[in-house]
Parts: sequence; C-alpha cells; structure tokens
Amino acid sequence: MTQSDDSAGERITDAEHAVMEALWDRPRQTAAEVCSIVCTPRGWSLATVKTLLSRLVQKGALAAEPDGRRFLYTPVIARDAYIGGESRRLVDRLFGGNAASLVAHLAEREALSPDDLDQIAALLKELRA
Amino acid sequence: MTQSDDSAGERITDAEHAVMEALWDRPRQTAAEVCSIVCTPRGWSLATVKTLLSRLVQKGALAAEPDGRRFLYTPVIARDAYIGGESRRLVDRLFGGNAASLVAHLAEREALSPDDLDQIAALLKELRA
DNA sequence: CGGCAATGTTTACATTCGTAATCGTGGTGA
DNA sequence: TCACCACGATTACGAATGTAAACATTGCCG
Repeated sequence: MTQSDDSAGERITDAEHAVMEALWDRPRQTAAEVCSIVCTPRGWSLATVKTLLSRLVQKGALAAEPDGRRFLYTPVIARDAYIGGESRRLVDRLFGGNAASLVAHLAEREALSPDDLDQIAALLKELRA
Repeated sequence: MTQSDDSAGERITDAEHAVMEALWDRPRQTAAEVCSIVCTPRGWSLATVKTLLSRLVQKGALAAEPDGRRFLYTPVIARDAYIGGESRRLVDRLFGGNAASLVAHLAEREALSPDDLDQIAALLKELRA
C-alpha cells in the first residue's frame, strides 16, 4: 500500500466538496443535474462543474457510470467516511488528536449553545450505556 | 470593512500552521529558532521557514519585532482564535453549522474512546451547571 | 581591514485549485 | 441530410502553496 491510494487517498478540495455534497444527497446525477444544484449558489458555470466532476473521478472519489453518451456520477466514498476523515484531520492538526479537546473548545469558546450541550449530553448518556 | 482584513482575514495554510504552532508554543523566536523546531520533522530548509515567516507577517498573522538586525516573530492572532475559526469552518462545511452533529459523529464513528467520552461528560456537567 | 556567516528580501519554479473556454463527436430535430 | 446541441475531454490561465535558491546587507572573527 505504498501509493496509488484508491477511492479515499486524494484530498477533496473545497469546490469539489460542494459537488460531492450534491451527489451524496442524490447519487447518479449528470453533470447538468449537478450544475442545476450547485451552479447558482456558487456562481459557477456548467464547465466548472464538469471540470470538478472529472477531477473527482480521477481522484477516485466519484464513479462515472455510462448512460448513453453521458455519465451518471455517484460517490465512491461515503459521506460518513469523508467527514470522519476531515474531522480527524482537524482534531489531529489542532488538538493533538484529542477529540475531547475539540469538544471542550467548542463548548467554551463559541460554537455550542446550551441546547447543543443538551443534545450532546443526551448522546453521551446513550453511548456510555 | 471591504478588504484589507487585518490580523485574522487571510487564511493560514498547512505549512504556515506548523510555523505558527512553534511560535504559539514559544513566542519571540528568530527564523533560525523556528527552523530548529520545525525543519527536521517537516524536512524543510531554513529558507522555507523564512518564506513562511514572511508570508505570515504579510498576512498579519505574525508580528516581526526588530532585534538588532534580525526579527523576533510573535503570533498576532491567538491560537484559540485560530482553532476556533478552523473548527467553525469545519462545522459549517460538514455539519451545517451544527456543532453537536460533529460531536455525535466523532462519538459514533471513530474518534472518541470511552475515556474521551468520560472527559467530555465531565466537561459538560461543568458547563451546564 | 576583509571576508565570512547570519538574516531578511527577492525571485523562482513546480503543483494544485478555482474557474472556464474550446474542441471533438455523436445524436436529433427540421 | 445537415446544422446544431449536448457532453465529455483537452487545454488554459491566474492565484495560492510548498519549497527553496539567489541576492543584499551587515555585524563580527581573525
């Protein structure tokens, strides 16, 4: 496993991520369909989406299933795996791999409302059962 | 506030982040000192560190305090602010801004050991007091 | 005093990313 | 049939990034 990481190795960029989200939400879409979802909010042209789709296929993040003379694109990597990887990267980089530190930070400094805290507490109770 | 974001606007890259960490850990270091910390693990040359330091100063992330004919570099932005921003970015991008989802994900899928869960639970109890 | 070592500054260069335009090709409606 | 359109593939191109060498300056050792 020295190299040639398949289907999970290459990093997905910010722009690409928007495309992935569209396809996680609904797999097997054409370039035009994806564009109909992401082009307007991001101010992209169809061409841009095509480029991103190609790059994602190259990276092994998407599969392109032939459908006549076009392709239906579908994520190869699961969203969960992706966000898991990204989360871990953040935790590793900024919190020395200690996820609890991240939670602590979020809680103390900004992101967690009392409501969030309740949610998490409930979650924890469940997980620690 | 149209542009010229000072001291927090420009994004800090991965490589730059390593330099920042060294200076958050101990402020007021020279380029050579920073290099003595980061060059070996990252396989960098002193020149690389110099470039990164310059870029960080330009970005307003570091202050360069003259010390004779060299500079002592010191973070302008606090580590907390940085990791807060990065954490928020992640939460926004991957969890629709809902930090509790991130915690849920970490807990369910991979990053949290039972020990972490205990830590977080303790933390929460404290915060919700 | 003169050259070297240390330092910041400038310049360099390959890669990746964001964002497209253009090209080639094959189906399709008139 | 034929002009055109829908698509993927190829090419483009500037900005950012990673990584560094070359250059300029200046204090210091010999």
